Amino acid sequence: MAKKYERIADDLRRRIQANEYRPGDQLPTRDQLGMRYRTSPGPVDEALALLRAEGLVETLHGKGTFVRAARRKVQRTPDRYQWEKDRVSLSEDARRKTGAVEKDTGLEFDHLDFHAEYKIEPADGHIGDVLGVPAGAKILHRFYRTRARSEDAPVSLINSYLVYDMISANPDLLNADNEPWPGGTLHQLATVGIEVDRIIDRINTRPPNQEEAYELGIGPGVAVFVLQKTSVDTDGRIVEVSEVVMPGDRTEFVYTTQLNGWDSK
Amino acid sequence: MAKKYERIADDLRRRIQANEYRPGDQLPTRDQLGMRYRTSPGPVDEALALLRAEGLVETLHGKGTFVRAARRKVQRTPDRYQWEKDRVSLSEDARRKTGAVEKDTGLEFDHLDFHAEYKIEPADGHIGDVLGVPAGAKILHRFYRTRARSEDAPVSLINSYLVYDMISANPDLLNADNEPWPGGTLHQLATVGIEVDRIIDRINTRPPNQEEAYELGIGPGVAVFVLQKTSVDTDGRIVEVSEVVMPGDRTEFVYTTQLNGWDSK
DNA sequence: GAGTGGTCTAGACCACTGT
DNA sequence: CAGTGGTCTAGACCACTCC
Repeated sequence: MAKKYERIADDLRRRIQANEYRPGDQLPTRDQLGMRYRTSPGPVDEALALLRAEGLVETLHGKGTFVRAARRKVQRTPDRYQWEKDRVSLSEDARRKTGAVEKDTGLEFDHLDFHAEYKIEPADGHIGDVLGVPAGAKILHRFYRTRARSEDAPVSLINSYLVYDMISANPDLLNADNEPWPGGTLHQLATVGIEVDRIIDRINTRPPNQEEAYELGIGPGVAVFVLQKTSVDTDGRIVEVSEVVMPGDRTEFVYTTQLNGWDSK
Repeated sequence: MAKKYERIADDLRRRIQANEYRPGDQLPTRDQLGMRYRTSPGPVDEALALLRAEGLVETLHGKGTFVRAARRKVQRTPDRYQWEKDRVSLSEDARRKTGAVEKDTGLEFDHLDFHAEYKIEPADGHIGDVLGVPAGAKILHRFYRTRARSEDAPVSLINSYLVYDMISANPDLLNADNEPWPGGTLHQLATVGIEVDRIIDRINTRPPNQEEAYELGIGPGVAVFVLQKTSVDTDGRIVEVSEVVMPGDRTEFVYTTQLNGWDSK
């Protein structure tokens, strides 16, 4: 016999796909499911945990478990990097008009909650390594959180690290009150003469910690993407590293690789 | 008070990171942990499930739970695509020498288990959509599994879809016995005059199904990456779509974006 | 307050591994 | 066989939401 919690999960999954339960509908309560499948709460909970990890349902404590609307995934492509760089040379007004987050989500700025914190701290081993500076070097550590005010829109948590000595020439860059900075990090770096030449994306996946699960509005079983973004300037120096945490069930990365033709060789 | 299973997980995580338990060591048994933390089996199991999802430990049924060696992640970059395309024009001997899998893993071919299955079938809705053909169109569906024979090396499961009419001119392409084909899919397509112009990678993450967890040697809590790779030829036709499933705890994607200079505009 | 899910207890039995 | 983890039982109490 198959495991009970898998049979329950399979049955509920089938019913959801057959539209017996529609997006927004509440599933039967734990006790009702326990009756239906003749089992104790344990297997029911485990089955629902599976469906949550798949992003099929979402549970609101004290309210119930609901079928999630198949949510369009937010696509993240590296096109945004060139787009951001091109914006650097625009007027402040033009830069202010729309930010990178709006470009991703299609949401207006008014519907976004934006939060930024700055801290100056010594590099720990890990950050020192990825920034290419010795541990203990002075680092500007910036933390960003964007949250959409409307119901289930995307969120991301960003930790960004800059080498203090590279950017301290412009004191405005050290003050979180200047966020959101029109034109973003690429423009901030431009104010101290840094031109970013290439950006390296490293993509990993792992389970969220408790805070991430809360902030991103996902269950503890839903994996997150961690994008480590390294910006290298025209002199080959690493000028920024940021770690972006995104919900795995609402995010898709898209990269296009253009190949050289057979003739062109 | 924090949740009990989290306190257990945190404590064990701390002890592992402090090297109290070293890679390969067996953790105390469930009963012993139950004694140590004065709890019933439930919370202990849940704590270990967390650590498994993080890739920190691995459990062998009937044997015990062991600290996993911090495994070097396999990096996957799109450089391989140009490398594969360049190999198409080499001699069969040169192509035979090393395949793409070996390039990724650094392992010799002798240490890899390779398995291929071919099936000709009508496109279902999903595959028809991504291939850009009507549902029901004749499709060559190929399934590949590569498994490293040595202890904990990487594995991937690949489903590849080709439009039958595009490749049937070369009957060798319809026979799984010709796998592994020296030079891979790009060379196979070249034999029927198809030149791939660009490749689009779409990266998602989700929990594994039972079969994937077994084949990839991961617990059900470890997320997998799903890479959907779309190959477009020089005429703009979609010529292949493949879905590659890789273990999330042993894989890292790396993409570099070169930006246009400020001058060059 | 009643209704919901989240966590835990203290067992039990089963499946798998080694001897 | 004994030792391990996997699953389940039948409760219990707590935290949260809504009325």
